[in-house]
Amino acid sequence: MSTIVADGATPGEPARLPTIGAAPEPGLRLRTIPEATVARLTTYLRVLDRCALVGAELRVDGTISSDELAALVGINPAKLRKDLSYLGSHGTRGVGYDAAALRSTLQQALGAHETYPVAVVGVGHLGSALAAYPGFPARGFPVRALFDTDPLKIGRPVAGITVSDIREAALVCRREDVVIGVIATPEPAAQRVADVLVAAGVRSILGFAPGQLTVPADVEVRRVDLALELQLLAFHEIRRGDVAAARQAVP
Amino acid sequence: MSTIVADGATPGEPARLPTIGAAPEPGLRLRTIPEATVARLTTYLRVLDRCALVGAELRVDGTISSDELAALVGINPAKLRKDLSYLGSHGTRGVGYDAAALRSTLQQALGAHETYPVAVVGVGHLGSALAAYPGFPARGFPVRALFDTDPLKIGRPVAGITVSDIREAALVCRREDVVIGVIATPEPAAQRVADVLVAAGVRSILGFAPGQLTVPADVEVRRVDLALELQLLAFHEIRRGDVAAARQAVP
DNA sequence: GTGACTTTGTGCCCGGGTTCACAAATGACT
DNA sequence: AGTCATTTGTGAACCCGGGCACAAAGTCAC
Repeated sequence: MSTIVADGATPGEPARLPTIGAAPEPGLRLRTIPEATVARLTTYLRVLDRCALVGAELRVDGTISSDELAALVGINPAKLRKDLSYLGSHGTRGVGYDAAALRSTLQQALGAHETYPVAVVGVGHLGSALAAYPGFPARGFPVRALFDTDPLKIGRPVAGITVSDIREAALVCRREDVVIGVIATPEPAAQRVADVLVAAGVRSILGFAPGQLTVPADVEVRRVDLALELQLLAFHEIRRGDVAAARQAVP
Repeated sequence: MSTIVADGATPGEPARLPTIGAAPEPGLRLRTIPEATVARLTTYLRVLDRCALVGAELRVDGTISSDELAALVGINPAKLRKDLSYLGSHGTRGVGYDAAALRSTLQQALGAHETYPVAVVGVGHLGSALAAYPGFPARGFPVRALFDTDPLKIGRPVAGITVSDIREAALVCRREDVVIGVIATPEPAAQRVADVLVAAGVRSILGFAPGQLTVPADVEVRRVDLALELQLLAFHEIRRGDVAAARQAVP
């Protein structure tokens, strides 16, 4: 089994996702969509959802132009049109996009109509917060399993879910149809947990522990490094201070 | 005051950070470092820290080659060398980098020797977890203030810090020298909180709420959308299934 | 039906990041 | 002292995503 090193969600790295076009008939035409585009597509869908809910923000005939939608999302209209063109989605020229049809297209392309059960490993502060995070079930990601190694936590309910022993991961994950695993453990345990999740059949992992994870090639890993985000902000802070100092030194 | 729309941490967007080179003398030579490089520099520093702690992984004379360090962090050696070259850091050819000197250079360039007090707004599950997250103080980001609007939470201690009324943000942030604000509120309140933080003098914001934030141009915003990460993993899952189906259909 | 206007879809260029490959420099060994 | 192996630093090519601008296409008015 060949293994690769997960590179995490470092920005700027090439990442393309081949996928089937959203054609009604199974035409088998695979397309390749940039990951950045996929990220924006979810934003478009979110905004359209809100429009459909509120009912406002779109015209009486239910259409919306790329300029209007782009303004709502806060991005370039051309970028939006190009993003949408990846789906082969056809708006009507001179009019715009049918909001309902576009919403349906996006939902299908992003798999937003399905639910993807999630397991969280590590029921510490962060794991508990993730288990209770309302944004997950709201977007189709119900947390169906919690795992830990602490005997004091195993068996107790957290956010309505009973914590299971990590050793039962394979069993529980299969029972709950877990598709995505979230690692919220301290760093030293992360690799072991990843191995366990992979062995349990989970092929998509979201990790919060810094450091690299080694997984089989067919397992997708994304990393969120919270401290790194602060570090990047701090670097901006330094830059700002230095620029200010430089300006002051040489007026 | 001109305002811009924060684009969040969407990958692939142009982002450069001018900064001062790590020269000992204040030579005033500003360099521009890609954000992706800054992110990796922190990784190098972390690995070097661990090496210094464990003592292993590097040669007896305290040097380490770019190939060795690159293997440790799991990236391309050439990329590592180019990243390091942004700092004007000089290793010795034929030998490698002096680990201690490199560590010191990275620490200074990244401001890792300083501490940046953080305020967390929104003391829900996520905010509480962030307040107790050990990775923050460990990397120089102590959480010094917590804010909320809920009278039941204000005045109570969470993770050792007394929750303050968001209306006292300006006062508390100044008292605690808060440099970075973290928004962990529900989405509808995010923009209001951002405005409050900006008014309180905070110019670096990390937001966990989806949706755009409008802030003055001199305020740096990064966004972490946890549900989006799962969505991207789910998209991979779809792709995988589609590819499998396509393979099966056309052997 | 025809013309004018609106909006989509996309070819093209550009800027930035990654990678390769090689010259320069340094230390070791004879 | 000279030669060679090793490793850094970097110029240049490549690749990818973003933005512009325009042709195609469709609608509305008359």
